[in-house]
Amino acid sequence: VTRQPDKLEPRSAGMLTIGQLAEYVGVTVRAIRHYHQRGLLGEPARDASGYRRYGAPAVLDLLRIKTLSEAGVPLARIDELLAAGPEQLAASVTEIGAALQRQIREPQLRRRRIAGLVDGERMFLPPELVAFLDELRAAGVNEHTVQVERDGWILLMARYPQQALEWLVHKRADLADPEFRRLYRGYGEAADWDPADPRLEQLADAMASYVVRRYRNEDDIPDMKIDDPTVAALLSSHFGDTTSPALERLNELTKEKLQGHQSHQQALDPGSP
Amino acid sequence: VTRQPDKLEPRSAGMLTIGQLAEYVGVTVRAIRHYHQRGLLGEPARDASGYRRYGAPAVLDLLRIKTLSEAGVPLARIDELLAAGPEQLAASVTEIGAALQRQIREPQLRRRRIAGLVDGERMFLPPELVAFLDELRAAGVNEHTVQVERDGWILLMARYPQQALEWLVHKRADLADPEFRRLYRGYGEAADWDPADPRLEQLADAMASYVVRRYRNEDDIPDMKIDDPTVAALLSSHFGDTTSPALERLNELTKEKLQGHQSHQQALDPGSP
DNA sequence: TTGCTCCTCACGTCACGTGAGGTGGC
DNA sequence: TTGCTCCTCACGTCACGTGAGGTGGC
Repeated sequence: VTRQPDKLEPRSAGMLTIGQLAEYVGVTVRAIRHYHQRGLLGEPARDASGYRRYGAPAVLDLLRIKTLSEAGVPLARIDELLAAGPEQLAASVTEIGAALQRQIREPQLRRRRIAGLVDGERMFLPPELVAFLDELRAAGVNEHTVQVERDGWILLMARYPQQALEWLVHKRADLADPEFRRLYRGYGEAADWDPADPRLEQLADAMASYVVRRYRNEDDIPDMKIDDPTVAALLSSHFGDTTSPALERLNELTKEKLQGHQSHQQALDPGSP
Repeated sequence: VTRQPDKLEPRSAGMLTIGQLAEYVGVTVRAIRHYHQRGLLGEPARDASGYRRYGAPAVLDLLRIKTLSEAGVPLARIDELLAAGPEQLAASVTEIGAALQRQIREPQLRRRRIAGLVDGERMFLPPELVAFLDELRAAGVNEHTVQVERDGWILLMARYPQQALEWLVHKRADLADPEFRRLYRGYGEAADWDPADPRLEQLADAMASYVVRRYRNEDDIPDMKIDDPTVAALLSSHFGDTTSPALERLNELTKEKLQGHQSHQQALDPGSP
């Protein structure tokens, strides 16, 4: 091949400029300069104008860096890997591959969560709680009460995830009983009554007899490992906001009816809306 | 429910601390503070000690932020989305979902590329070039010459991706001819000969007659849209490094033999190793 | 009392992005 | 000559991480 006369400098002829290298490999010019600065990619020779001129090996080096970087490998580690030689690199490839494998399924999970953003409740709350809230609605409980329950359970679950779930099982079992559903709705309506309303007496009677029947068997009493004052305070402060004089009176009456049933009283607390 | 005496402040009882919120939702405490600073998450009320106290709505808000953030949505856009209300959010969910869909296949591609890091050549170079290099090796071309060819083609492809591919098709067609393969190997060996070696004359004869035969048909002449001086300079500078006095003499001889076949001479240039 | 959590600055980090001001190539 | 590419600082950005120095909760 005969040398042809042209304007290119002999040593830099055919060599790529930083822009050509960047476009071919698919990275930005600034990224390449950054890799030089970090020592990831060796500085190439300059041409007469002070421009960097790259040969074919730089293309392959940069492709390696790009591939590892896109795989989520930090630049500092890429530096080590490339310096350590192929045997070290081969070992890490397995590890990096496994990390990528894990990444494959994550976007799928996120997609479902994103889709559920609009009615966030169903997607973000534990399924047991979602089911419980649906059961409350099905039982005719008004939406405001459902929201109050929801928020109470969220707080409870945040602080005592394990215990709250066990507790929830009992609540759902209660709710399966038509008698309890009637009582629950009754409490909801009673909130607006006069504290002197005679119907409160009836409700308290009904609740007391329900509790006695329900917790006849000791095994049915939920095992609370949480210190009671904390839970009581949590619940009272939360539901306290919506407590009406009628409901306070109702709880007093129910408590009286349950005198002599110490264990039952404990079981009642979380149950009363 | 009766208020029980306890140490918790009435207004903050049951409310979550920033640490509890962070652990339950699965983000760092610092991330939550960052979201407050960015205005993404409203600052909650403080308790008597100046600690932030969070209610259930904050749990759901933070879960929404976390979900969107993990999906790759920038915090600035999350802010807009949450402020815009559910109808705007629903519209964006489709778009974000599509972006995630695209992300699902990427790690799989990257996994294959990572696996190929060790013998980078096969994974990073265009398959046509990899095939060509394999054909060279199969033809008995020595590894050094293969590397020189490889680097030359990489540079060529980086600068003229389309043209280089067309050109490569012709080179591979040449290499399919046993005659050309012999010639190619001959050039490889001739590099070490004395420029006065009489065998050069024979080789030049053989190459000239091959070129005349090969490019008898005008359609077979590759259509070079690249300005010749540039390409010639590119190739000469690249292969010039390895050019021996014998090869220079060989090229001169071949050129002489081809006098009067102007078009053939052009076809020869890229063909000579 | 000790260790853990919380608080507020405020600087650091990672992988570049983005001008700022200037020169060379076609 | 004009527009495009290249050069070197050097500060900006994004989403937090990480002490620094101090106080409150169990």
